[in-house]
Amino acid sequence: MQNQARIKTILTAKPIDQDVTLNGWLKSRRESKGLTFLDITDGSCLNGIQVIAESTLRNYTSEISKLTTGCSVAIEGRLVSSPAKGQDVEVHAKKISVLGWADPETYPLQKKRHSFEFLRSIAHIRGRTNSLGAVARIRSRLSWALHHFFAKRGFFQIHTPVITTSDCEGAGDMFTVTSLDLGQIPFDKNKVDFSKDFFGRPASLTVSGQLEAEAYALALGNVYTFGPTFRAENSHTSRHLAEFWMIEPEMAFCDLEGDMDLAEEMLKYVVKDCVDNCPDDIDLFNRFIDKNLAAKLSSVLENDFARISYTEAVDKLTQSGQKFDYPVKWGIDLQSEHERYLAEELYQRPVIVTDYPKTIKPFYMRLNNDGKTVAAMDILFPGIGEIVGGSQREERYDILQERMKKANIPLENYEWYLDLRRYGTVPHAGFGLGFERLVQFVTGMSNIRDVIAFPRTPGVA
RNA sequence: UCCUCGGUAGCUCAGUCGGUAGAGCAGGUGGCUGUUAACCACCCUGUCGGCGGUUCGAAUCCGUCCCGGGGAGCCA
Repeated sequence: MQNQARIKTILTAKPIDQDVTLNGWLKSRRESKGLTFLDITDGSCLNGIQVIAESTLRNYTSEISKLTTGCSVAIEGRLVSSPAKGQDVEVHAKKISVLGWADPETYPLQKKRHSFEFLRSIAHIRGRTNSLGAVARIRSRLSWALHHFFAKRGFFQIHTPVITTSDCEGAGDMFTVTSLDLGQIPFDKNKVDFSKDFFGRPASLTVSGQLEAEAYALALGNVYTFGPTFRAENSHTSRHLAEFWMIEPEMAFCDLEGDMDLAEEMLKYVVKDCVDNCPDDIDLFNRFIDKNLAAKLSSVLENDFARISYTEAVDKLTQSGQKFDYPVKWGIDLQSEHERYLAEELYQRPVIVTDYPKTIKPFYMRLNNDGKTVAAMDILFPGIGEIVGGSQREERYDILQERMKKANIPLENYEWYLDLRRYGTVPHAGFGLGFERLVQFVTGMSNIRDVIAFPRTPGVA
């Protein structure tokens, strides 16, 4: 058995009047006098292929007429032009083998639309639906395009650790990693004695690979990470996961301007790649999920991203005359409603907001000359909100140390990070891209739990 | 964690003023047709999320807990 005859290949090459073999799952079966129509998909593309089974086939009454949605089959036949409307070509079967039955009384998928909530409850099966299959193909293509983008620019991928002992990001609560027997936790003066734990100290799942990426940017120049990231935040929203994938480029000899340029180029490159290479899947989302999807995607491709400073953004928001639940004031973090107004109403395209007050951003962001703001940038997408967060990093040893002290960072755990400034420090910058949010944007899917195969959220793993 | 809306057949949902549960799809049987999430007829399907309360009587009203959607916070 070989898995080479994929439906996508057959539909592309269309070897009319030649023999083909294909394997797949039955989407729907229609019976007519003396023959049965089978719609077969194999996941290689959105479209299936129609197979004609005539009653002369050996197992016609014993098996073929009993096939139902979800059964798996292997088919040998001849590809012919279809005499009926609805498809160019179809397969006249010479042999149909049933590989696996799917009891229609219990098989959860039907020949109808299901709610995404229901499909979430059958995550192991939902990839067989049109929409979730298309999500998976687009996600794969976006991942490939990101790697391709960085490779073309001479970036090196760094595999940063998933288990970490640094907690400095302030990026939400972390999951503890331990090999201690939780029934018999060793205590030392009412505190857990982590010296008896596997790593001899508290360890957790990473919330970001940025600090480690910085180390290798200061060795290889341009690097990026692309891996799973974990937040133990009790978030119940359509934009948050406890386990998600993040892309974090980091560039030596680069300032905030270069950082923004790279982010904008990257987003345009991967969206264009997907639009060019997944037209059928994107069309599905444009028809059934978000009627404005095509327009939103081309607006990203055709326009420069708006770039404004935080201070300008605050001015625009206060002058807008809009009523906000949270009044805008210099010094506060922008709320979702503010970000939405900027991206969806004022500019109606992606917006990059820069130079936030230092008080609302982490210690590693580079202090600007005004002493009040840092060289940070957030990219806001219409409908998604923040998709990228980045900054130029503080490369000056004294200033960095000062900011770490003020943020109550235990310096002894970060001597290695300070070493990067002690020895051959250089200006450098980078950002983080939430991969699922990118997939959400390209597909128009409204819930982040539907753009990752097996979503992990509070109470669900 | 907070606000809000929901939980009724395998799925999607309706259910009036509190009077004892219904439609489409799926499934089963039969029919018909180069069919297109086929069509026609008949049949089957329920702990009305759990527990407690009010009432002669609760899917319906009240309390509480669980679960899900949407929004907020936090962030990517």
